[in-house]
Parts: sequence; C-alpha cells; structure tokens
Amino acid sequence: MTEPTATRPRRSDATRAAILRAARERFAAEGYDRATIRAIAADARIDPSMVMRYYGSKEGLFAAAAEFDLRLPDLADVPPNQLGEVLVRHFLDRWESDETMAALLRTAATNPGAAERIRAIFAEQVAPAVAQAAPADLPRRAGLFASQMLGLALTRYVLRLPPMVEMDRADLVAWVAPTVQRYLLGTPGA
Amino acid sequence: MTEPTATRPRRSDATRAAILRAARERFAAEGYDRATIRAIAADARIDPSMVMRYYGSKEGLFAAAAEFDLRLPDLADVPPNQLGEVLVRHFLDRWESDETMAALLRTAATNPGAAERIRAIFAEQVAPAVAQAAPADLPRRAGLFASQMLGLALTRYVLRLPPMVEMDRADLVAWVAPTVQRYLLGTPGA
DNA sequence: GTCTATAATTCGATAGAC
DNA sequence: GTCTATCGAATTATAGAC
Repeated sequence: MTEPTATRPRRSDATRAAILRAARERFAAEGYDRATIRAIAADARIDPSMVMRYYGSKEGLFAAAAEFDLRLPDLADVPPNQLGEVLVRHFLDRWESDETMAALLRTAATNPGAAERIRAIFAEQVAPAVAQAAPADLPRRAGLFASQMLGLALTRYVLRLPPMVEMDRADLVAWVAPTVQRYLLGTPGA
Repeated sequence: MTEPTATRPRRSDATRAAILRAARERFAAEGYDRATIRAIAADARIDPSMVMRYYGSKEGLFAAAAEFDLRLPDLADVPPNQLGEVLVRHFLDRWESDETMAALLRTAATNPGAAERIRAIFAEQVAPAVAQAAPADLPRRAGLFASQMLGLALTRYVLRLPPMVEMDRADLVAWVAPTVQRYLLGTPGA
C-alpha cells in the first residue's frame, strides 16, 4: 500500500527540479544566450532532450527558472525611520540567498522578454510595497528606490567593482539606507 | 598636387568609420552575443569579410568600439556644494550623447572582458576624479557613487522602468544629486 | 521515460578571384 | 580593396527507437 492513489505519485519530479536548479545556476552565471541547454542538461546529469520534453523550449525553461518573489515584508509594520535599513538588509538577503535575480538581471541586459519581467516585478511587487510606506509621488519614489537597489546589485554581484565587493554588510547598510529613506519619505532637496 | 605625400592619404578610412559606427549601435542595442558581424556589416553597407579584414575578429571589433572617455571635469574647480548636481548632469549628458557606454553595460552583464573594461574605467577615470573632491574613504565613496550612477543608467536606458524613463532631467537631478553629494562628502549616518 | 541520431539554422572565420 | 563562396563549429529543436 505504498502507492499514493489520490494526488498521483509525482513520479520523477526530481528530474524537473534538477533541471530547474541547474538552469538557474547557468542563467545566473552566464545569461540567457551563453547558457546552453546542453550545458544545463550536463549539470543536471540528464539528456538535453529531456529539457525540451519538460519545458518545451529554451524560452519556456527560462520562464520557469525566472519565477521570482521578492518576499517584501509589509512595510506598514515597519517604523518609518527604519524603512531604509530594513529594505536594504532585505534586498541583500534575497540577492545572496537566491541566484534567480542575478540570472534575470544578467539576461535582461540583452533580452527584451527578461527586461519585461523585471518591469513586471517592479510593478507587481516593488511599487505596491512602496505605496504602503510613501506619502505621494509613488511611481517616482519606487523608481528611484529601484535605481539604487539595482545599481547596488549590479556593481556588487554582476560587475564586481572591487570597493563594492569588499564593503561588508554593515557599512553597505549604513551608507545606502539613508538614500532609500530619502527616496521613500524625503523631499528632492533634502 | 592633391596627393598628400607625408602622412599618407588615409584612403578609405570612411569604411572603417562606418563599421565602427554601426558596431557601436548594434552592440549598444543588443549586446555582444546578439550583435552579429553580418548585421553590423549590413548596417554599414559593406561586406562582412571587410569587418574581419579591418578588425581581425569580433573581439577586436568590440575592443575598438568600446573605447570610451567619460570626460570628467576637474572636480577641484567645482564648488563643493554643487558636486552632486554637476556630476549627475554630466553623466546624463554623456549617456545620452554616446551609446558606447550602453553597449559596454549591456555586454558586461554576460561578458567577463567587458566587465573588466568597466572596472578599468572605474579605476582609471572615476576613482581619480572622486579623489580630487572627497576627503577620505576614497575607494568606498567612488564605489557608492558608481552604484547610483550605474543604477540610474540601468533602470533608465537599459531596463526602461517607466517611472525612470518618464522623469525629466530636472527632477532626476533634484532627487539624485543629494545622494551623490552625500556619497562624496557626507558621512554614512547623514 | 530516456536516449540516439539528425534536421535546420546561424555564426565566426578563411581562401581566393577580380 | 572589395566581394563570392564556403568551411567548420555550435546551437535549438524534432523524430523515433528502446
């Protein structure tokens, strides 16, 4: 009686998961064009044709691998004077624990579809979260916030500018949090 | 006597220039991988083999096309309280008048050589300029400055986040200049 | 479900005629 | 100096055996 009859045994979902894990790594490290289905399949220890069977095409695989949730906290619960610090810490955590965002960013530089996905994440996840905390000028504040957070990620994780790589978390938060704080709650002049 | 005998006539340098112009456009719009020699040659109205003849290889062509000078002003001449404004304006001007930087940034997302070039530009042009204006913590301040300026360029010119595209120059300068000002001259906390 | 074999493109690069 | 023709390699994707 070890056969699950109700929800179906989920036979060989391990293969799907292995493909997805390898795809995320390759896309993150090399971007869409340079990450080949052959290399991804080799990483996952399976045959390249299986990738096609499970995900239909390279684009389909990327779409599945680029699913991403920023897991932004409810900003209404955060004390206003700690908004910058909480957000910078959260983004550093997410960037360092999940390479999906790096894959998306690397790919979006040359792939219109991936750029559109980033715009969607911005519209569906970032902008609504900012709306819970900022008083007015919502799209603008969210955009400025994104410009600094993506610039941080770009220089630290993608371009690897030495000073940005070497700076530790505490210093990074100390310097960047006030910027985020001002973009969300401050005025242009101050 | 229309023949220049001394410095050599420079016959057909127009072709070289046309190739370079087309290459910059293609690399800027599509990045290194997707920009093909065939497409560049078609844009320049010449045969693909001429590209190889003049620049040896695709990498050689990119190296020639990615030569870039930020033309940073002497920051010692700028009143300290106007540093942020002057720098943000200057970078917006350079990004909008020369697509070479966009080509480099798009390519650097997946191409290690292009990323190395950006690090070189940072070390040879940005860091020394910042050193003329900032008091201490030089590499760190230069890195933070780069994170905001590249984040601005990334979201406005590459990813095209709607709020960042729609914001006009004056608003952009008003919001971002204080950030740059603090990174160069301020302290982490304020 | 998994793999072999291969079709159909596309690309960078080369050789050589004119 | 410019172009035609083509090579060799690599890629995505498909068809079908086991």
